[in-house]
Formats: sequence, structure tokens, C-alpha cells
Amino acid sequence: MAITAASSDARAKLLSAGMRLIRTHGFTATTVDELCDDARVTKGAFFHHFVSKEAFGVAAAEHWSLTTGALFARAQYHAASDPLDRVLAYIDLRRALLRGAIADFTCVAGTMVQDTWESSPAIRAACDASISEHAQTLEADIAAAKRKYGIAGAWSASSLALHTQAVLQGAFVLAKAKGDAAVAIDSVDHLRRYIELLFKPATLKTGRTRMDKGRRRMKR
Amino acid sequence: MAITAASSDARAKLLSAGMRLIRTHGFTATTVDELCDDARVTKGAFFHHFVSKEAFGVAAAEHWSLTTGALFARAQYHAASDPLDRVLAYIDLRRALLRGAIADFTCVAGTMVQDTWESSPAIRAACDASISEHAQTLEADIAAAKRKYGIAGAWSASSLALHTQAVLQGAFVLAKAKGDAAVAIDSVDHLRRYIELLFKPATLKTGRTRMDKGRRRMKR
DNA sequence: GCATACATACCAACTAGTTGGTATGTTGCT
DNA sequence: AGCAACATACCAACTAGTTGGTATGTATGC
Repeated sequence: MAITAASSDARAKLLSAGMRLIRTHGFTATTVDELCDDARVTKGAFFHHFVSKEAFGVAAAEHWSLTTGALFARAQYHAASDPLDRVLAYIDLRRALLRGAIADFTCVAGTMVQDTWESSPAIRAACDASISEHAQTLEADIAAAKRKYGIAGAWSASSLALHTQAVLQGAFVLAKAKGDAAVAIDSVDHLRRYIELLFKPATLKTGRTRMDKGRRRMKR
Repeated sequence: MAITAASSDARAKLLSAGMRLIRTHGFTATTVDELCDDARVTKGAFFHHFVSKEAFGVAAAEHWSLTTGALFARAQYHAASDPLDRVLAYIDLRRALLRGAIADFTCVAGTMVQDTWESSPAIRAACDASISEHAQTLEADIAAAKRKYGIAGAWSASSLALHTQAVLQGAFVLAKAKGDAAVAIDSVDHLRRYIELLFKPATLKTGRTRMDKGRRRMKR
């Protein structure tokens, strides 16, 4: 797929418009016309770059994976030497991102999978890959923390990594229902507290005190 | 809204069809024709009972609230004398319900709000009411448990009640993405462990041992 | 004789996708 | 260098089918 000089301005603009529109209306409710209007591109250009609306959906999930993957890869939370600190710093970053309009912080893959999981196996798989691969970037740090602090709970690093994503996805749903990010922030705070508690006995032995570090506003 | 003698067989059939269809396709992707076909009712009947598709959505959220409200009201988890036991029994019930087809255990309100929160304030509000009122039925037990065990965490009973709903909603999203309920069960297990840990110091003082009670399969 | 609970037939607007075209490269041969 | 052959990126207008919604009719019970 040699990328030529002006390799499709239109494709990039459509994907960018897709991120916005899918997050606000979901995938099914986002029409091809709407996508084209928003991207200031014609329908011909749309079907030149994507053989169908479904193919666009798959490309949108992959685009989401790439852009968010790059964002998190270059974030500073990897800097901490302690693996548990890296996990907690990730949670703090996710909490800090819950700002501005709801459509600006919610997850394209999570939103899209809700109205496509039954009708489009291809989109479902692409969304699953996006979410699961992102979770996997956490898994190594969680596993390292378990090893370092000798935690032998009945839970696996991978299940905890996926749980963080479940909490975030659920927090987005509640934020949409309430039209307010506050409830999502509260939920992420509960998630942070959970991880602190999971590692608390071990870190106390080691003489660490991390509790309430990074804690901010707690409403109600 | 006086309920007349044979108060609309059609209305009930449409709402029942709506529960199924909204859970599988979402609200926007569910068409009025599909609803009518599934309920074996004509379009005339649909618009006789609901002034618009949006009004049907609001009615669907209210119907969901009523039916699930009744289900949980008559469940036995209220029986335990200890409030913490009641909260954990609720979690166990939610875990036990994660069986069969995905569309059979997911939440109508949570699914519907995802593709309507931006376009329909009325449906958004109805879904919020459904989720928030359900969370409130947990709040009293959580508050009682906090009081009984003298827990003074930086979290409120209401925020924890909403957090349980966020975890469940997120678990549904991941289950849809993976096409498998296992990931949702794992997440609910993490939620149960969190609540156990929140109350652990206090219950140990009191001589309770609840840990790992009710624990079942833990995959991976 | 009049309201309620439907049924049938229909419509204007919108839907994803198609068609046939153009403008601008890029490549390979001489 | 120069030109034919082809590829890419796009566009405007169209189509076949679907959408939520309506207009009008009818059957039944009080």
C-alpha cells in the first residue's frame, strides 16, 4: 500500500469526522451523508476509499486504536520505576482525561460495538481488538506489580486489566445517561481505591505509603 | 393513565418486542416496522399507542424500570439481616444472571442511552431514571453497612451504588465486544472483591469471616 | 352513537450504494 | 526528453429500497 504524495486527504478527513460522529450518535445512527458533509467530501470519495459503510466502521476502529495507542504510548505514566506506580498513574491519567464535553472523552470502540456487535462480526472483532489490545498494555505492569509485592490473589493480571476497561466503559455509559462526567470520575476513583486495596497489605510491609496520593476532589 | 379492561394487548406486545430488539440492535437501529412485525401488530396500532418512536423509547425505558424493579424487589437477597450481606447477595445475584445469550442479560436502559443521549433528552432522562433509581435501591443497604461497621472512607454510599451499575454496564459492553459473558463475570468478581476489601478491616474486628464465601469459578 | 382499538394503504424524506465521468499523477518504453 | 498506458483520487447525479409518520377506514363494546 505505497503511500503516495497526497495520499488521500479525504480518507483522513472521513476517519476524523467518524471519530466525532460515532461518539455522539453511535455507528448505525451516523449516516454516510452526514460523514461526508462533516468531512467536506463527496459520497463518491467515501465509496472510493471504503467499499461499504461496514468497512468504514472497521477502519474507524483501527484508526481509533492507532491514535489512542500512540497517545498512551507517549504518555509519561510509564516513567515510574515501580510497576504499581505505573498502573496507578495510568488510572490517574484516565481520570484526568474525563474533562470537557462527553463526546470528547468517550470511547469510539466501546460506543460502536454497542450497536454493531450483533449485526457486524467484522466491526465487533475490530472493536474487541481495540479494547483488548489497549488492556494488554496494562497487563505487563499489573503482572510485574503482582510479582514484586508477592500478591497471590485469585485474580489474574489480564482480568484486572480488562476490569479497568469495563469500569471506564461503564463510567462512560453513566456519564451519557446523566449528561455529566462527575459520575464517571467517581467510578474511576473507586477503581483506583480497589487497586490500592488489592496491593495494600504488601506495600505496607515494604514500608510504602501510597494511599491518597493523587487523590483529588471527592463529591457528595 | 387509567388502565382499561383489556388495556391494549398491542401496547404490551410492542413493549415486549422492544425489550428484545433494543437489546440486540440498540434503539436507533430498531425500526418501527421491525417492532410491529415482531409484535405481530400493524403500524396503525403502533402509532395509536405511541405518538412517535421517541415516545415509544421513553415508554420502553419506563417499562424496563417497572419489570426489573419488580424482579429485584421480590428477590431473596433482601432477606439477610446484615446489610453488608445484602449488598454482597445483590452482587451474587447480578453475577448469577450473566447466563445464556448476551441479549438476554444486558440492560435496555444502558443500551438505549448510548445512541440517544445526544439526540433525545426525553429518552436520556428516562434511561438515567431507570439506572439511578435501581442504584438507589442499593444505597440504603450500603449506608447501613457503613454505619454498622463504622466505615468512614472518602466515598459515599450513593457513589458506590452508582459504581456497581457502572461496572455492570461496562461488563455488558465488554461481553458484547467479546461475544462472551465470561469477561463480564470476571468483572463482577472484581467488584465483589472490592466491596469485601472496603469492609474487610471492620468485619475482621467484629470477628466476621466472609471472604471467599460465595466465590465460584475464577477463570484464567 | 360515540369512543377505543385497531387495520390498510400510502407518502415524503432519507438511506446506502452506483454510475459515468474528470483531473492529476506515475510508470515504462523509446 | 517525451509520450502512451495506467492508476489514483475524487465528483455530481442518480437509484432502489427503507424510514418514521399519516390519512382514512372498520369492528367492537358501552
